[in-house]
Amino acid sequence: MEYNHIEIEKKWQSYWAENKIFKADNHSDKPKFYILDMFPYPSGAGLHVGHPLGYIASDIYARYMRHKGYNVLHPMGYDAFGLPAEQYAIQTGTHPEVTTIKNINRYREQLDKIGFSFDWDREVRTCDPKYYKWTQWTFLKLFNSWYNNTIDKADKIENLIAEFEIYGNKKVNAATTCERIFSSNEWKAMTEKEKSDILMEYRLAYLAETWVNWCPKLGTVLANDEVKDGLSERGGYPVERRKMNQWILRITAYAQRLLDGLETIDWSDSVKEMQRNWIGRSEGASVIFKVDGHEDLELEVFTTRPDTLWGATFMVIAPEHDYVSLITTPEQKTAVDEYVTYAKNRSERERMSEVRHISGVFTGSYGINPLTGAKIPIWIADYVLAGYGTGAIMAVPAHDSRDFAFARHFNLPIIQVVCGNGDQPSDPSTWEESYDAKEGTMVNSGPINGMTVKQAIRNVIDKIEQMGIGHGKVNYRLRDAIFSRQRYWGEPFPIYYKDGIPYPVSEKDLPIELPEVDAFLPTENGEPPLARAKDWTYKGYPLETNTMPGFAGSSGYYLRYMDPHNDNQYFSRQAVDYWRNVDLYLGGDEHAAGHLIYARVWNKFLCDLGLTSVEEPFQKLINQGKIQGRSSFVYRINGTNKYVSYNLKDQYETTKLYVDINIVKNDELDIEAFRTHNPDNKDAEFILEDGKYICGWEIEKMSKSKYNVQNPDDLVEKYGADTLRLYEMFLGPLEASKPWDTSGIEGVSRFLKKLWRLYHDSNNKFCLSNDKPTPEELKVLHKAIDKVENDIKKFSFNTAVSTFMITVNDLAALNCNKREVLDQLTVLISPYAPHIAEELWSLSGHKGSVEYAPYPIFKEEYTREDTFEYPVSFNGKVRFKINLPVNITAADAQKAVEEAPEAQRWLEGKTIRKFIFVPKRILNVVI
RNA sequence: GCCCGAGUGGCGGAAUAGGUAGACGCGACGGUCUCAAAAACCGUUGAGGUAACUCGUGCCGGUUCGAUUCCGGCCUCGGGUACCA
Repeated sequence: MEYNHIEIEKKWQSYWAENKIFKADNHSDKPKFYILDMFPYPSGAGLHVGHPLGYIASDIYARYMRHKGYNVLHPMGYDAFGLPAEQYAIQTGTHPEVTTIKNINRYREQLDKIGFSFDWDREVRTCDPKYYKWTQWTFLKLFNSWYNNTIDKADKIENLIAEFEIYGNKKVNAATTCERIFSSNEWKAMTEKEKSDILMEYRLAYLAETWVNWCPKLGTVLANDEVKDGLSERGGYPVERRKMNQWILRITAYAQRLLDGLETIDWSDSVKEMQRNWIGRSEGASVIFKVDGHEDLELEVFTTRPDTLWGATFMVIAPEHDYVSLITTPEQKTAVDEYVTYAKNRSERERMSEVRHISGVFTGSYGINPLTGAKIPIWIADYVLAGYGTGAIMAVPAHDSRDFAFARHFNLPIIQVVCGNGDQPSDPSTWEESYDAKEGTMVNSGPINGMTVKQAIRNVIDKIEQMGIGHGKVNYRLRDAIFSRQRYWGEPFPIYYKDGIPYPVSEKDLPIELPEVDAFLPTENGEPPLARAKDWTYKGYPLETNTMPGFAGSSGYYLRYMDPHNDNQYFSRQAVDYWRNVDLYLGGDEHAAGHLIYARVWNKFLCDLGLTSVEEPFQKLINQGKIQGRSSFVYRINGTNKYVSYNLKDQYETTKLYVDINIVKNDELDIEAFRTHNPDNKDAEFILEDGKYICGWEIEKMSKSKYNVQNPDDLVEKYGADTLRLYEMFLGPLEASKPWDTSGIEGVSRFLKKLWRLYHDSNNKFCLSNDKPTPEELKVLHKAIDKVENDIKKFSFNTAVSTFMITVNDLAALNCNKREVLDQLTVLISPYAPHIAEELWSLSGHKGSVEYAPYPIFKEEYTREDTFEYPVSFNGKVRFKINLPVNITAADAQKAVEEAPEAQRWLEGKTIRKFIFVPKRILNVVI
């Protein structure tokens, strides 16, 4: 036995744990570096090879930064509230906490084997009352805050009340849905309930009615994802849109700051772009249309194109719009009711993805264009969403593609009001598509004819503001975040109800712990599971029975790591002043919009309260890709117990069957294992090709039922943690999604053995030379130092592993086992393969861990070259190579090329039109 | 539908700044060592062609002396789409 990974890894893992090598100190003179992974949800299937991908990358970076002299905070914890444990509880009666803790322990065991440098003393779990105390605490702060637009910050609700007491709300500039203006006397005269209702419209955590997908049979609300064709995915029961009272976070108050903050952080352009689109800022105007025959009704629409008001030929309101029942005429009632029912059964997702299927129905009523006085029909259609803008639009078919398609489908008039630059107005009935560009000149628009689009927008906004029928408005696509879930396994709200009015629980009574229930299902009358709890009260009053969503606990966990054992505060001033924010955050890009928006709002809010030091929680973000499964298949000839190899299967009628990837190696089936694996296969026969049974394969999601889940334990046992770490990095670029395939792992394993053998003789005895390295050896070493450090800075770990392989090959070829080379190589490699690095470091006589050894410094003089082989290309076609000094000038290079024998025959009788010289690159000659 | 990505040999992938396409690894083939095997080591390996050379980075087009890289239009796949985590 040569390189014994089992012994080495066990030895160093216990050394790290016993000596608390990775403990981060809140008091240090060193510069800090906070590197964080998105914490996992501990699922029942255990850790699979996809999880460690990001953790290995962050671990490499954390260890690198320790070598670089930073005080590194690198914690890990668990996002432990979630649906799967609750579903399992519903099915089996096992308390979600039991399942969750069991899964956490399993995760921990698996994580430990891979040799991560986490500071486990700082572990957090979102389901731990000591942790969710602070989630509830933050909720109370949100409940007791409003957004003051004047100071552009969250402000205490007491300040708002004080303002109401003195001036009423007329001078208040807040993020609010409250449209009512009241005086201080009116405020004082209000009942407790009225005051509470008014304040709800200002609070950052508020209670309001929203549309949800309700499944009466299951008694729960469903995600859009869980609704297919109007039926619940689970059970196939009917689902309908229904209004429900829910807790909501007023994150839209932060929309502009979320946009502005993107400029200050180091995230990829694509994620920033996704966030910008998610926030969806659009400038336009809110315009009020009267409804013909309903003098009391004002139908407010938002449009980004107020300039096109003269081209509005109809209006569309969402099927859920409050006015539907008010304006539908008796003749249209049947059709409208039918349509509303139809739309009710479709989730927003379905409605958005089926825009090609145009549907809608006329209400029978007409809106009055406030500028032209024209009467235009009001339709209902599901392409208008209740949740965006005002749920009503003015349709300008000539200049909006969806309106255009709708108008064509229902034969509604189309009026051109914008004419492209240099074009003549034309008959829209001949158009194939609408003219959506915000460029051109106004036509058919009365007083604004001849204006540019830009001028017209300004002009119309001024006009409607003067007339009091609308105003310029910035609209965001971002919606307030619904914060209620009708589930058991989540944080209870610290809210109780007295006379139907919600009140906050006193801070000193936190946490409000999850109660025991007899079942994890909704009650018979559709109340959430917490309604089953005995004595679910506070001071004798009923407590809120909803729980918080998954993102509650994950929105501020990075702050708790800074000071995880503090029972008096979320985190101490000292801790947050020292650690400030996360320097490097790693996680999947599936969180680009959701989690990363919520966490940013959470942090900004705490920053407004003066609790955190920096507005943006995550300075740099890296998204690692997903690891997909690679399923293997065997092909059974129908009606037999005979299996035919992949390339011969077309000659037979076969059935494709999943086969466990653990008995397939490089697509070759282990026939013996196949026979013993399942008694049914004991007598299986095989039709082989070249003496082998070759399996088919497909890239799919990793899942138990596809027999393609690779958990890391088996690989760690077989090849060692260092091999797994290197291999996962070697698999491809960190940010790319890639299928898991173990066929290359041998190569990495060979590399480590080769490294080991470089410093061990044939008897596995450590041998090291104290001689000075030769210039050639130093060149190999320093090329590696240069390349690997550049790769680490670019998070290009796959190429770094390639460099290690090349380096060790080169050193082996030179027979180099010099101490000076080993010591530097050990430090260089230790972030990637820490166990073998520790072992070699200790063998070469060092005391203590390699972890804090200074990182090797690249010296260019060892790698500098005198000459360089320049490829020369004539007209981009003929090529040859020419050896020239590195520091050559363009003129000398041209001369050397002209004189080169290879060039002579190409240059004969021709002149050089262009000579392109790029130092240390190709020389290009155009003749 | 909308938003964000990605498509390069048999496979995973490499290619500072637009400059020798295919580094490194796997697999395959050939060889050394061995009684044999394993391990290890050496060589070949994009396609076509004896060769000079030609063709090749999802498809079509453009810019350029030169495009995997930049621009326009598609196709396919992956992620997100607000209650999966």
